[in-house]
Amino acid sequence: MAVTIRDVAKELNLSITTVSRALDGYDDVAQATRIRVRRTARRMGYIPSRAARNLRRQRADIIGYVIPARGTRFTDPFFSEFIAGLGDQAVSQNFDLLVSTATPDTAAEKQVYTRWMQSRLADGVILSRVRLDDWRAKQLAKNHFPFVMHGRTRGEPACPFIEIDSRAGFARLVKHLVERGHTRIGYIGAPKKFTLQRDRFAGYVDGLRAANIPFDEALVGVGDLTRAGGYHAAQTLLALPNPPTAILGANDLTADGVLRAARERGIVVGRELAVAGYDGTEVSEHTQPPLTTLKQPVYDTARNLVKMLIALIQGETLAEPQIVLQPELIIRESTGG
Amino acid sequence: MAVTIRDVAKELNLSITTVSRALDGYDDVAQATRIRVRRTARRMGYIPSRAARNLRRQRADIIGYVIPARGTRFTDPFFSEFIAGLGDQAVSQNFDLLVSTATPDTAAEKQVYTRWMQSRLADGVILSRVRLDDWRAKQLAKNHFPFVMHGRTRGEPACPFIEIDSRAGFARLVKHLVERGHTRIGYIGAPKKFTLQRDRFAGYVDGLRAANIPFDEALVGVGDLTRAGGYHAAQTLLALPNPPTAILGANDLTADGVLRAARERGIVVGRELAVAGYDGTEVSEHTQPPLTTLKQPVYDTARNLVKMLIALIQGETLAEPQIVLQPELIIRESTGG
DNA sequence: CAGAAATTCCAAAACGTTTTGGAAGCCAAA
DNA sequence: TTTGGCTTCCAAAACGTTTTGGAATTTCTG
Repeated sequence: MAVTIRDVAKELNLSITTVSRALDGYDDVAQATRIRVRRTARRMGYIPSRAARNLRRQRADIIGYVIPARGTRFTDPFFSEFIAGLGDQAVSQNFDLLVSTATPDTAAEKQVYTRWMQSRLADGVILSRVRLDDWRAKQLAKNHFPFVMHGRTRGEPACPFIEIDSRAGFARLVKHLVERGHTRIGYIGAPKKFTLQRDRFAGYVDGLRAANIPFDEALVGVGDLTRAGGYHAAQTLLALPNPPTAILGANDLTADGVLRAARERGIVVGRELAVAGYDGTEVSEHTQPPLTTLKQPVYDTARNLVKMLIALIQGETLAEPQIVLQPELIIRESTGG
Repeated sequence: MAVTIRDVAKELNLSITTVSRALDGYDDVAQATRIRVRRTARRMGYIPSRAARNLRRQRADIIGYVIPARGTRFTDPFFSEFIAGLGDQAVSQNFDLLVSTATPDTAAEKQVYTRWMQSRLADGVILSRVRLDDWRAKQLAKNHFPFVMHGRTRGEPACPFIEIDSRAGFARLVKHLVERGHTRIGYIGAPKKFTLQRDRFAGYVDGLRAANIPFDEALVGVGDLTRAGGYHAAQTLLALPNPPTAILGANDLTADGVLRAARERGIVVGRELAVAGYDGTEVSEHTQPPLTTLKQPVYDTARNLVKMLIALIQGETLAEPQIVLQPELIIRESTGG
């Protein structure tokens, strides 16, 4: 069928060894033969069999990423950007990207990870939407399987990650609103198990405290990082006898849900109600009105995570295994322009 | 390191052969041993090495998909839905999904496909955003590499695909607008090389003809299937001395760009201007106002494409190699409710 | 010029499966 | 008792690389 290294060797009257080493650029093969081999290999259209190479080298040159998706779509453009970053960086380092979808904390999710790990289909994985106690981190660490995380867990302190300091970000967001004159500021978060919820909520509380605004539990709603979640939580908040004048969403989708709830009640966002999100994905640019948000460098973070992961796979020790970045506050019309 | 089939065999005092065949459920191994093998394998946490299995079976159980992305993000939620479908179906048939991104018709794109094909990293690929003359289809067909397409090419008539009849769809869309009283209907398309442009534009023309509306070239803009493309093309159209009263976008993103252009000019969409899109992705639900659109079953189509592809990989002949589906017209406020 | 060192090549051993082509043992039929 | 057919198992041969541990050959060194 396909042309193998044996064919090339036969064509050149050389041994398989020499062909292999010539192609890999070892210097125990003469300059002249190296060139000859390279040329012939190219001419014959020889490309090494991945299966054979993987078997011999005990490496697949593949990294895996499981999209934490619920149903027929993963609506969050965060993932689109993230995947684009993963893929681009992987390719640039001659790796490939394996992708699957699974609902967090299900048997299906567990299966994907163990399968990839045990069968050595992938050499390492990238974790996102990290949970405070994340069995994935535990499991992978226990098996000495390379992985890096977007965000940190509470349990495994030694694991490499890149974290965006959303706590500081949300404090800044609250400050911004306070400066605009708001005192009743609501927050719609995510399920408690996610690290991001702990951080963003803490930042929200930090911000209130810094402004000497008493914390009011009634102004806190819980969403699920989707538009629908934000919409429903916002309905409750806006129906309060003394509703908030500003609402923070744990991410842009949540905030977009808030916008919809406001619109349905005839509330003009930007004037009567301030709304802000987090992520800085493209949704935030295209909502009506455009969303004030904290932009995190999704694409670049993804690329850097891959760099770190590949370094780990190659057995290197990371100079900076734990990186913390600051999000960028982007002020748009949804908080008054 | 990991537990191999040899370890299991040794533990049971059986041959490798028997263990292998027991696990694969062959009936030339006694019921009792089969159970014993299965139990021990599970207990020891044995999972076959993918590399070894791939090498021996000359199959990877992996399918590939290249996202036609431009830059740091692939903004079109179409791809999110599509990938979700591909992944889900693949997993359910014990396949995995390899994903990469590449700008259409670049050296990088070519490289990805040839690498996947030649090195047998993947057993087959899925093509989307098909071009009228698609070198990918030619190349893959020439090498007898299994593939299926979302949409058809002009060149290779025998290739399996699933097509959504967007031509009929756009004709229906025009009819809908005509019934609402529009006679000056614009169209913002995509680069000519894409099959979808040929079809959707043809549908637009069909619709005009059916309503006895003369075709006016000035009302046709060319976008690039992004919001920005739609936005710019719409600016031109809306600046005409006698601007259209309705604009069709080749997809939802294009239409969303039109909405923005209209908003900037103070035009109230739904009343002063009708706008419609295509795809029925979630953007169309969340624009302001919500978009009338032609919904195509992205998720299910993706799943079916994978089913077809895997059948091909397994050497079966497809009962229905070429499938044509009708999109569903969804009327929302952007064309008057 | 002998011996050492460098250069260039290669045979053979993995890597961990699946599959082929029997072999051994047992039972039933003749 | 022999023959043939089941049932249950296995040794060995792939699959196509990379890598190890030399073996030739040539060049340098004293």
